Amino acid sequence: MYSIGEISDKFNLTVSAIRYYDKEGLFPNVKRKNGIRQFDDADVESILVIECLKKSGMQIKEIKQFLDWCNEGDSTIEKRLQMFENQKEKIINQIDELQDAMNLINYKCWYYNEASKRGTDRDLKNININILPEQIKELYIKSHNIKISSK
Amino acid sequence: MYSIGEISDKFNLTVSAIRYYDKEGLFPNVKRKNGIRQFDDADVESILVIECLKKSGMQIKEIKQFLDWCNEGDSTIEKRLQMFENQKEKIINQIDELQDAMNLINYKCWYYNEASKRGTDRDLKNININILPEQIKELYIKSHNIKISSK
DNA sequence: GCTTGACCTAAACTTAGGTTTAGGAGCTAA
DNA sequence: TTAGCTCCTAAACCTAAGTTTAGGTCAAGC
Repeated sequence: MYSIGEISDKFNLTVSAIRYYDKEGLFPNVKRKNGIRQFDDADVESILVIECLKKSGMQIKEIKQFLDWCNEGDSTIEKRLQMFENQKEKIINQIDELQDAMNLINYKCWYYNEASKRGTDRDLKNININILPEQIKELYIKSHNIKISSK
Repeated sequence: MYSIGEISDKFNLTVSAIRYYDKEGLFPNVKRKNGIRQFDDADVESILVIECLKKSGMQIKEIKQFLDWCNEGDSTIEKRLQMFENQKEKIINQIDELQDAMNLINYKCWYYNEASKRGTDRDLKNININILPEQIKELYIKSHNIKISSK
């Protein structure tokens, strides 16, 4: 059994945030003794899942839906499966977006490194991309072309 | 020259969102004709950068800071370089977090697929992880152990 | 016996990133 | 000439995910 303070330390969440999650229905089965919350291993497992789903961009409400389905029993297994399949898709898309962002950032890192060496970016601003090193040229094209030309 | 509506279509942003960005100072140099905004290629390049930095989780205020530095000229090159280096780190961390989330999600997908086949997750709830297929066992350990034991 | 610290609730407040609304201008096609 | 677009501003409104505040209980240690 863990107090709210212990859970707070263990998961690096504020006590208020945990109370807020409880208020939003994320611990429908948490026990109490004299009004004081007592988290058990099942609750810890819940928090693990909650944290993971949060990291993957899921909202509190959707997470609550999942936990409600868990409490409803076997009749909701398909829904839960579907939810995780969808979330998997979303994570893949998010990683793709971050990769795209990374291409532009990497180009900018090269650009400002170059500018830093020269003390100015005067001659870099309108540089002909064909004279860039092949690797940098590729980053430039990936981060500039794809999005504009796909319209 | 592009109207706000054209930019909206091109980047799949609402007209109000673009006006909001302008209000927040993200287009310090946008031209106007009879009060109507006229975006040029430099503005389009800005929006490309804005979209990318937003996707990577940067706030509007920070993006504005960057654009302000651009307008200040060569004296801020080091700051801009540093900003992109930092943002690169942040993207790497975000991808790592998503990978962690993916491990748990993949485990859950296996779990609910199995439950779906059986029609219940009764016997899965307290399964001994050692009898899981090696691949699934690994996912389980990655998504459960690392975070708890690292405390 | 009193203070300190961990716990509790309810309700107000905060912040970011927009959206919505209200009111108005200017072009154009029927 | 009037309806329908696209544009404009200012200001109010919205939502999620907490945080903060105010007021209170209870046990432990000095």
